[in-house]
Amino acid sequence: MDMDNIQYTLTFQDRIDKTSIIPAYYQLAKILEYKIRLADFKQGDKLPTEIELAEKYQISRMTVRRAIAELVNKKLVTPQKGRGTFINKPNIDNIVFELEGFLEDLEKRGLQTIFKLIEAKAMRSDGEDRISKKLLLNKGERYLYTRSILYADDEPLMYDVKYLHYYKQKPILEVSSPSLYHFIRDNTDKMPTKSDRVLKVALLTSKEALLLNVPPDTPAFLLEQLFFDENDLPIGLSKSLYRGDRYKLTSTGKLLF
Amino acid sequence: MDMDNIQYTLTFQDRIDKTSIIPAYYQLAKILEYKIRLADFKQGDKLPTEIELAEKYQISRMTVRRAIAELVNKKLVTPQKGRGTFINKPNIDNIVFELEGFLEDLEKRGLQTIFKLIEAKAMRSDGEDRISKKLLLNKGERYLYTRSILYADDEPLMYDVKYLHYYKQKPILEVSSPSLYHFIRDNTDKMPTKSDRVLKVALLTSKEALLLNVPPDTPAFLLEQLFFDENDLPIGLSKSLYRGDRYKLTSTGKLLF
DNA sequence: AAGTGGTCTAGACCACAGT
DNA sequence: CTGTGGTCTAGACCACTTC
Repeated sequence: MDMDNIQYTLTFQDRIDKTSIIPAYYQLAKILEYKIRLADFKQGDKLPTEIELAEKYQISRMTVRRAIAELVNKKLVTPQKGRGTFINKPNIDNIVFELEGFLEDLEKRGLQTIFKLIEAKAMRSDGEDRISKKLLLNKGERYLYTRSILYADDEPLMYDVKYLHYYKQKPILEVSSPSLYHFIRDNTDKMPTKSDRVLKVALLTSKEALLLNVPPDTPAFLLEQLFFDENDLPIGLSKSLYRGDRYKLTSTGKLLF
Repeated sequence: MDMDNIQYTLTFQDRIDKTSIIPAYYQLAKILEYKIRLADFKQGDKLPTEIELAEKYQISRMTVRRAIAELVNKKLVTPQKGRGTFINKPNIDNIVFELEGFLEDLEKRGLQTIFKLIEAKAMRSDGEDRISKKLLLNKGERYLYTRSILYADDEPLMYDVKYLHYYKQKPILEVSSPSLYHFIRDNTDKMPTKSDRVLKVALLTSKEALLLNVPPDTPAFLLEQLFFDENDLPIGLSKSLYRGDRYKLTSTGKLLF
């Protein structure tokens, strides 16, 4: 890519203003970002080398690296040791949703949230069922089965079923937080460090609808999680049904391309 | 937080091995990460200052900063100019879903995907309707209305309605890619740079179910997007219905807490 | 005034890729 | 061997917060 021949309508200063309050690394990051955009997203091209950029813009190589780090964070480029820094392919359709603040959000609105355990029992694996296979349980090994509901001011919002490895010889702890992390840590010997998650849509069964106090066949988010310990061994899994009329995932952000 | 008195079962080297192949900044990042974890997630505490860390671990301040940058990326800490670097509150329930590869995924499976425009017309705003308000259209201004369906090997997967600012005096371009970015760029004068997105669950109406070739009342993902230009002015909005029986969002990753 | 994080430099050595 | 990005240093100055 010839970085010196930009001839699009959108113009910008192709130099670093060292007197500006705006940091040099940020200025350079913006310059490079524009150049990448204006070149109409030619993927596979290489950025000029760090030393070239440092010389051209009269800044140190470390500052150039800081600028490139910004682009790496935005996934615009990928540096490769010994080869160069390559421009990535556009990824507009890659949308990131954050399933956060489910509780915070509710609490901000002044609602009291309670996570109520409605059933908890130790089970013995027969070694054949789907749960045993997913959790790698042998016949006769125990596991914990729990069902819980998340309430906000007495209104049920989420229904949750968990299956967990269970070795501790103590009673199941009362659950006040829906944080699976703490639940697992307190009720098993394991420390969860990784999880796979799948988010689907589902129709509530009549039983589930009853628990969530909505009409049958209401749509819901179904979040299936599989938790692993530090050795990538499964610790437990959970299925959570979030009422579709009360939950949504939001996301906002810049479009990279 | 007293960083020198760690007395948990989990142990680790509380020093930098300068002979290791593992970079010093990475070693320090891991040390700090463990200390944050083991201190049982005390939010609000401050990390030792950069200079203290540099002296304690016998590395330069820049290397300390690189380590802290790792933690910032993981949202474990937040530095504040002039005050210190603060430990964030745990956020286990913050799950990131990437709505990516919808198409790539299909194409990998060898399916041919076609994005077919089934209707497109220019409309005039009456200045009163919901669309006009969301797009800030005055009475009489034109906008583009399109309906499309995404097929994979003749099977409909997604149904999509768009409303876009429309100033160009040229025919609506054929759409081969569902990339809203390119669609907007080619059919309006605007360059989309930001979008708000909301993901909900919905029941398909009988009409929608017919278009998607599924039984009525099938659940679906409803993705609502609102696109903005560089001045944060709305450019267009879209509603996309993804068949719940064919789509899911997946996510995998480390648990921070 | 003292302490903190934010930026920047000029140089060094390394590991890796391509020749 | 040369060129690339990756790491690291020792020091500098700045802006902001706190006292």
